[in-house]
Amino acid sequence: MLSKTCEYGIRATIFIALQSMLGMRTSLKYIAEEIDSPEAFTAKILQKLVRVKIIESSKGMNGGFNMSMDRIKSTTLSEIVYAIDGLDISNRCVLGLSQCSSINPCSVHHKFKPVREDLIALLTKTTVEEMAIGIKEKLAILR
Amino acid sequence: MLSKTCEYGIRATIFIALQSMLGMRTSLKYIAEEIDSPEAFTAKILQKLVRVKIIESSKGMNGGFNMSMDRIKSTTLSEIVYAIDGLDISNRCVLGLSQCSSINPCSVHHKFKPVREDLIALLTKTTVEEMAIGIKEKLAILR
DNA sequence: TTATATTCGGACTCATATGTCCTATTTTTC
DNA sequence: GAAAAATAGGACATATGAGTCCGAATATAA
Repeated sequence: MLSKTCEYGIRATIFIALQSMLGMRTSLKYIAEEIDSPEAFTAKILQKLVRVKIIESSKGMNGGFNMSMDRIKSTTLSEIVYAIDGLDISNRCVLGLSQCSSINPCSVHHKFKPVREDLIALLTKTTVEEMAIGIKEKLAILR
Repeated sequence: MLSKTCEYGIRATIFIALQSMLGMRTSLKYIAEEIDSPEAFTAKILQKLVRVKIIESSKGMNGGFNMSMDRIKSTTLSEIVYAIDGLDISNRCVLGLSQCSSINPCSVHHKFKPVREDLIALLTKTTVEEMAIGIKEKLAILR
């Protein structure tokens, strides 16, 4: 469904949001520990999320990653997924046909359409804030 | 969503079913041409589908692949997907957490559950026959 | 200003998915 | 029985995803 890179990216973002909600900046090392991900690899993913401005970073002592309350509220799961995995999850034909479309459908196109629409709705409507709150209230896990 | 291997496998199965419905056995070469897939790679995939008895093969002149009417009617998309890609599509946590479950959910587990259930329902309810008929009646494409 | 703690970014390694090639085996036809 | 046409299967090759390493840049604190 999602690449591992994307899974790590989402988990890291949720954790950064959580810490930011407590007014804290978080170091890569701590993030990797808390979400149980390889540190150096996570660094690469966070770089990408910084470039698309989903999260912010600062170098040097007491540096680390953080997220503005604005971003926490406005950023959706879809933005993270698209930034890391691209648009395939929304666009790619289930059978891999490049020409597949509503007027030129593959054998499962119409059946699959509502499922895909629900998936896209889920991605575009779920905010980072929502996901972070689940963790904060200990209703959900992050590792 | 699905691996390319799986996409080729499904398309090949649909085409073999179509030909079988016309009483014909189909060669690898023809299959690969018709579904626009790499021939040698498709051979590997078909081997796997033969082993799990979704399709049948026969060697020698006039050999090739075919599918019994029984199989065409009873085989579902899920069987092909599970045979090639395994159970990840039904089981893997969206955020990649090995411990994620209903009682120990990740941040999107509950939201994602109905979408996943719809997806699984689609896979387990769509038969090869259905998919083949779409092609036969020229309501759907295969390449 | 120097030591230290941090991110940045390029080059590299490793694993897995994707794809190819060649020979063996089987079956049919002549 | 020999030739031809097909699948089977192992070994190999290539591309992509996943992950590591290390030096450079930057910021803070003593």
